[in-house]
Amino acid sequence: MPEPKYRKVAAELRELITSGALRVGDRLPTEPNLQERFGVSRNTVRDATALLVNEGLVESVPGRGGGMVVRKKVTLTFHAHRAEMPGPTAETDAWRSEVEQQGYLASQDFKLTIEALAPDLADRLHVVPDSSAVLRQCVRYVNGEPSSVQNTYYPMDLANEVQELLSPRDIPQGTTRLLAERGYLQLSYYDEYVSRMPTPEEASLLRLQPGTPVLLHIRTGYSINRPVRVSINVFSGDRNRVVSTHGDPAIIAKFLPEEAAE
Amino acid sequence: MPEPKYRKVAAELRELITSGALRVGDRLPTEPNLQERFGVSRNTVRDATALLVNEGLVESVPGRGGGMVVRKKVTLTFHAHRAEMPGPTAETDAWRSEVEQQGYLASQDFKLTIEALAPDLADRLHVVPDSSAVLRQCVRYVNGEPSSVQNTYYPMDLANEVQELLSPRDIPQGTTRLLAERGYLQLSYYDEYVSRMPTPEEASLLRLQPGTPVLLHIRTGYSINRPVRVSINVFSGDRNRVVSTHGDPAIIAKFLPEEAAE
DNA sequence: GACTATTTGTACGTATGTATC
DNA sequence: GGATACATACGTACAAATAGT
Repeated sequence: MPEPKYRKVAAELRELITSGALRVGDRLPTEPNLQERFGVSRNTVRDATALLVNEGLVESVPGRGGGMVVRKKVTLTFHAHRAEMPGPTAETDAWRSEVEQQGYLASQDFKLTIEALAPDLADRLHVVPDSSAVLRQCVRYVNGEPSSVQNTYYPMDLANEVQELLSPRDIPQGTTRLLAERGYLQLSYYDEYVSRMPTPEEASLLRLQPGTPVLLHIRTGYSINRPVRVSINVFSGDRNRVVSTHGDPAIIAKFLPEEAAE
Repeated sequence: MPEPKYRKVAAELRELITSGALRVGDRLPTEPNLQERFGVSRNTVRDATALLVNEGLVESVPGRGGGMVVRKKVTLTFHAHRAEMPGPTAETDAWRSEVEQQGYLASQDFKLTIEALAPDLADRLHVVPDSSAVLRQCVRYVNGEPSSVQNTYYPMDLANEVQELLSPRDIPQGTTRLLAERGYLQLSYYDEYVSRMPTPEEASLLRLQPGTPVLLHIRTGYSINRPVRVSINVFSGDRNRVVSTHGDPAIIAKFLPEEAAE
């Protein structure tokens, strides 16, 4: 069997979506309908739609008015270069103003814990594994829907020096500015980007549909003489894009892409 | 049925992997084995392993010595800030030297075509949709395995001025340097990062296992007065990580994370 | 609120095919 | 070839979620 039936069915349905015959929000034909149209069993139809679900093209909505619905694409843009830079822009929270500027409603859940650092995080902060760190976690919601999680780790000795980092509330002027005031101006940073499938915890926290990867943005921030923090942003892949600019902002602004989907 | 059987089976198997009881390259118990251990049917076992496959945790290896094998994590690091900067570093091809520096074997397949620009690409290049562009495509292999694809688009008028861009071969000094020599020094760029599931074309080109997302790095390069090109890098998510630095490179180098997995 | 129809989800059984050792 | 492992494909039954009456 060179080309399995369920793949043929999936290919035809995929074509309907990519060609534009079915648009975002439209429903695929129902399972009994597809059984008849392709002359295959229900399980085979389900194997086909499962493929599309795992490709992130459709999601299932159970119940009578439901079905397999074509999913929408990326909407929110996160500007990595605007975040955390101690400039006049970073008034309260860089993320919040980003979101509101794009016309959405922003809200966050904040949580503070003390954690033992995993080896890879300890490596980034240049401390020994298992040493303590302050974890300031933000779960971020756009229009009430969870959109991303930010976990920022500060080495314990730094938190002892800058006690406000232990405050279990939002820091009004922002942590970057706070640290700058205390002599830890974040002059440089190291950004890493990774794409992977979510852990079950991430999937439930961000309410991710099957077939949705996450985009990780890991930023290690340095003052003049030490790593100051490492910040892990976990973005729901279907709703977020991260952008960053280099060079002369004026030139870029003049030709800034606006539509931008891909 | 609050917690379906297949999810329970998947959860136990996942725990074996994340806890370290099963390591990269190890095999899960076989299907008949799991049927007996959990007292479920074969189809239920398969529903469970399908979940893990789509989470990118395991892949199936057919045949007798095969089975469901625990997959490995990210290895190759792509330095976005080193690529395409007209400095002493960018001798021949930035990517090739990156890979070889990390101890792997690099090779690429190059292809040149003329394309009509899709709206989102035209937008980035600040030309009207459907206008022509030169597409220089590189399929990149690490140790013989496909790892990423780079599609770089140049506006047609630019290619007419810099005819070497139409050469269907690698450009020895690199396109960035070539353009710089002709008065199009790329001073600024706009980077976008997106995580999504691959299209079937990408999956077959990069030989992606099910459950593997891709990481898109879209770079729009600007000279002093115009967009010069847009470059779309499609990375296999399970094998690549993109990094970028800002600020003083010397400070970062002093504390550079090396292990770094996540 | 109760009931019904529709649609997807879970779970089982069975048979046969394909790939690899 | 034979044994082992996953892949495809069919059938069946009942459960759960949702929309409309």
